[in-house]
Amino acid sequence: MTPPLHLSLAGQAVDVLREQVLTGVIPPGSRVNEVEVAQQLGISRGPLREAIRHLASERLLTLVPHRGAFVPDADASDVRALFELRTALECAAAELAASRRTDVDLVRLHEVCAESRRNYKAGQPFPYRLDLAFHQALLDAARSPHIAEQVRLVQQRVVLLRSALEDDPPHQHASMDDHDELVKAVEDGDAARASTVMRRHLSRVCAQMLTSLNR
Amino acid sequence: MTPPLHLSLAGQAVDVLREQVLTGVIPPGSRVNEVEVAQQLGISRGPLREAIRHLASERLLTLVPHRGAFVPDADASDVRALFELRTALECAAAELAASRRTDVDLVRLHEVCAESRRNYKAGQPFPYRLDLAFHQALLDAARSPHIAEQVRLVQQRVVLLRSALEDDPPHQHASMDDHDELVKAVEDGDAARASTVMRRHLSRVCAQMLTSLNR
DNA sequence: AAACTGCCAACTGTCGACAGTTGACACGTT
DNA sequence: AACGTGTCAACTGTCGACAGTTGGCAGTTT
Repeated sequence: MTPPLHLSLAGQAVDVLREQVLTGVIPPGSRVNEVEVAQQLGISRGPLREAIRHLASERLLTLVPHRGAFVPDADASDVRALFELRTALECAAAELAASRRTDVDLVRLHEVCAESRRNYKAGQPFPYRLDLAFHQALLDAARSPHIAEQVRLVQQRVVLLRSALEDDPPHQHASMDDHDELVKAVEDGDAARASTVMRRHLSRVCAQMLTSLNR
Repeated sequence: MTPPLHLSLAGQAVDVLREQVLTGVIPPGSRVNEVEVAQQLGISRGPLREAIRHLASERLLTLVPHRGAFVPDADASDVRALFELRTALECAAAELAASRRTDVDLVRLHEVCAESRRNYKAGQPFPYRLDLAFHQALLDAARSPHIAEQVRLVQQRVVLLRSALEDDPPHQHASMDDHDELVKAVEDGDAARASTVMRRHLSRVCAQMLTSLNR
């Protein structure tokens, strides 16, 4: 059936396009041809346009009048500016988490950290999936929906900039240490320390991304 | 001429609609009828839909599938959650401003504060315009475009919630004192203090909005 | 050969019309 | 009278077509 089965065509197009942009199927710098992609998705240009505008509002696409939508590509100064925003948001989230966390939040946080350690000791690289899970668990503990939403958007943009998923062992080890320390601070209800550790953690991640950009 | 003279029809519609939503021409809780508003603006539903989706991405409208777009109305818990986000962003901006401000930034900040004082002493209420100008000047000094952009969006949502523009003299006086103190901290390059003062300031503003909501 | 001019194809911006869904009202039932 | 059911108008979701703009290419000039 043509009618919205469970989600509007525009909504489905958003999901598909976002996936394709984030995974690099549509590479940075390239352009999104409306008629071509519309045919490809089996929908008309109307819903696709809405999807494109939506992704543009998430900064996953850049709109140029009369030229179309482009996938933005990384730039060192952009990375730094983006991480300023991310730091502001996640440090606040860390503080809130320290003062609002419940026992179930702590269980979840410990769980994610433990899985990361197990994974690492088994010789596996620290998957980005688990990093995301950790930050998500922290956001849940912060109980600030608006901050959580913004962090989600920023993280997406960070993913977009991750040209290559880095698996630098020393960096991963330090990240896991940061996570553990963060959990301790949250567990102790030490908001100031949680914020400080988060800031250091993100600063490390940012630096890592910058070096991987210069290669 | 029908062609985009200087901005697309959708872009113009965004500006007009945003104005109407923020000034209460379209009151909170009401619905935006696509055909009606389209005729009213002299455009077709296509560009208007794009405009509506755009404003929805700014959270100035709420989309309900198959029902349309609604102007969200205030809720005490929403206000608190929104101010958590605003606090996170503006405290970070205050810190950055303290470490990055130039002399011209300081001149501009003093200027705005002085105009507020003059205005106040002349018996005029503290206009929201000047409050915005102050926060804007601070953001300029912070030099973090992404944070500035997010603050702009959050401030818009705050305006949307301002059912009645409050002119409570004690509150206004306290706000101006906060601003002055903030400028001092920024001038001294004291990031920690700038952040603290900003937090206190926003907490005061938030409280003021909450009390004005319960009336 | 370099620069300028005029044309052209490709694409976006916009429109009007059709199809499907939603909420409400009227009617009938218990 | 309260409740459930069927119908309907209003509106959103979607589509295909037209109009206007953009960047590039060919041809010409200096």
